[in-house]
Amino acid sequence: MAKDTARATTPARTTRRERKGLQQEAAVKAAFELAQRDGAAGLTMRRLGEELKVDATTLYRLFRDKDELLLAVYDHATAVELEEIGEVPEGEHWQDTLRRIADRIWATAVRSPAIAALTFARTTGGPAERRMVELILETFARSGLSREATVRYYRAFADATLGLAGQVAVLATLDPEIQAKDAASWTRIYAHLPDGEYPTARAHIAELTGIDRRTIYDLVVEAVLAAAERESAESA
Amino acid sequence: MAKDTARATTPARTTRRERKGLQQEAAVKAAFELAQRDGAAGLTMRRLGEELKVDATTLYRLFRDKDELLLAVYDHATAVELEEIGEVPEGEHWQDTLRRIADRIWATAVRSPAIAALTFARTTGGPAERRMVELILETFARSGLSREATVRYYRAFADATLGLAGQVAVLATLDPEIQAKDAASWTRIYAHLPDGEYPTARAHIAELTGIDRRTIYDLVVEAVLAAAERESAESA
DNA sequence: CGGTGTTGTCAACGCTGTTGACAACTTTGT
DNA sequence: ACAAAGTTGTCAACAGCGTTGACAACACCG
Repeated sequence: MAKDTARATTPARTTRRERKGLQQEAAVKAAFELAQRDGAAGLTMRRLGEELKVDATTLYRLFRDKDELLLAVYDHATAVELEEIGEVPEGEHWQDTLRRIADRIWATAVRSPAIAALTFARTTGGPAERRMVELILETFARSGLSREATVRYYRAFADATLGLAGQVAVLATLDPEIQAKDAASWTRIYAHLPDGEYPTARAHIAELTGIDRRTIYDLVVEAVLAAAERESAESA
Repeated sequence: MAKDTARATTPARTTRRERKGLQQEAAVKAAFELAQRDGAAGLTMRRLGEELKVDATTLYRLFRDKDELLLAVYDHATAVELEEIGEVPEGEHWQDTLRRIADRIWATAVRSPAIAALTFARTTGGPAERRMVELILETFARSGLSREATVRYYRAFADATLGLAGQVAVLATLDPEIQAKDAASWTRIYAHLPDGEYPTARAHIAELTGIDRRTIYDLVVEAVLAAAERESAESA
């Protein structure tokens, strides 16, 4: 560690650090795939070690603890997300850019629920996260909002999307049995209740069972975008 | 179990079931306080048993598994929440009712982060949850929205508030050290970066560090309420 | 009073993240 | 080129977790 800042960075040393870097990347990728295949509960240090044909404790040479590994995995997922979003086309309306971003955030949560569930409330501090923040901020800034309002809506957008996507991700990591129970809760609970106790709920059973989470997600995103647009128009 | 539906419910039997019911309540209350005191990680079956001066495995006579216990605890927290919300005053505007509800949901997440974090994406199926659903649905129905739209906005409101409150709850359950790191991430990361790489983020550092989560929460809630109001006005 | 079902205890299983000692090997300094 | 220093990996082990099954003590029913 101390030698990192030493004056002579020999080529040999560089080689070593590159080797270590590569191993870190390999571990992150393996962890990503393991979590995707076996779920959040399946991602344990011992199983990851097995996957890499390495003793589990060796991983502690690459990451301080499991948390650090998870954050690295999440940043990797964000990098994939960014690649899918791609370049912002010339002249694209800022709201459409944000809609595309929201769509990819949702897709990541659905595709990799294990990782999303474990880190949706966290800050990875990794490079991919930084680029994502830059992209969203930049997009809101295009709307003509003040600096203060830009930040306010950036956070509202980011927290709302991550929070809602996190919910569906957490749910997806639970036992399939529990998921089924959760999905059927409306009919299970309200359909067989005395009429007088929960009249409003009973009156809306059909609608309650018919709605899906993605619709809700889009509605909240649109609500935030509409609020941003209105505030932008007011200040103009 | 089979005797529940038997014809003769003897008084003795009732006494026994009441005793068991009382113990369940006591366990839930103790778990609630334990989680509040020692955090989510501190709520283990063994420690809860210790608290109740009972062997840990005895708890499995009252709850199928830890998950069932947690859901009961969460429903208890919701019951407290409902009590704080109290009666809806005659003539209160539906938006103000929802603002009060959102405020109490936030307060619960801040006050009992451990429980909120563990179950924010779940359905407890308990009585308190049912009453909460009824209350929110009823309130949105007052706005004049269609049945379909009422349900749509009910879910948007519930999912958004629980999702955002869940984030802050999850964060609060982590090590204080990590929390501090997370809170300081803006200054830590962006302040010491080459100017060209993340220009928008750098330009907004002051605003990024100044904002707080409650402001974001209120902004999203207001955005959803405004959307509901607009849709209600359109259909009228 | 004997049979039956409930309540609580105990030991144990398999799993987790994590630590520290120790060996094998690479790179560095002289 | 050779010893010193540092890195990488293995192994055994620890403390803790949720959970199960066998068994004793007790309360209640007929």
